[in-house]
Amino acid sequence: MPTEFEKKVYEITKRIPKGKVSTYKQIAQAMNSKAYRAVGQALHKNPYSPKVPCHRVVRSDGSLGGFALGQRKKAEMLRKEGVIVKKNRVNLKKFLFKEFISS
DNA sequence: CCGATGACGCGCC
DNA sequence: GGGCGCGCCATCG
Repeated sequence: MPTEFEKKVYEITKRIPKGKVSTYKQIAQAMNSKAYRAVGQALHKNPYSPKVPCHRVVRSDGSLGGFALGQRKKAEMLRKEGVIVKKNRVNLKKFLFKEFISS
């Protein structure tokens, strides 16, 4: 059973549009918290497949970060959505989505 | 209750 | 870009 904290994480993650990505820090910030570390934990434990697009969440430096099915798979999914992934890295300048903060 | 853990972030070399 | 160390916070054992 998801904790309140996790529910928030999924809530936010679900808002990330296709073809865009966000960072763990952005999500924490969006829920008015600094637990970016815990955000990662939440996504790791609950890979609610299509419901939560956890593959659209990358690290602040643009690296893919982790993924239950492997970074390789994560990169594939992102490319399929139009995100350019180079050497396990994403160009945040072009694909970072941070508009959900103003909800 | 408390120490260990991790899909993190940031500064520094 | 790669590697190291410290700080961070919710969960887990």
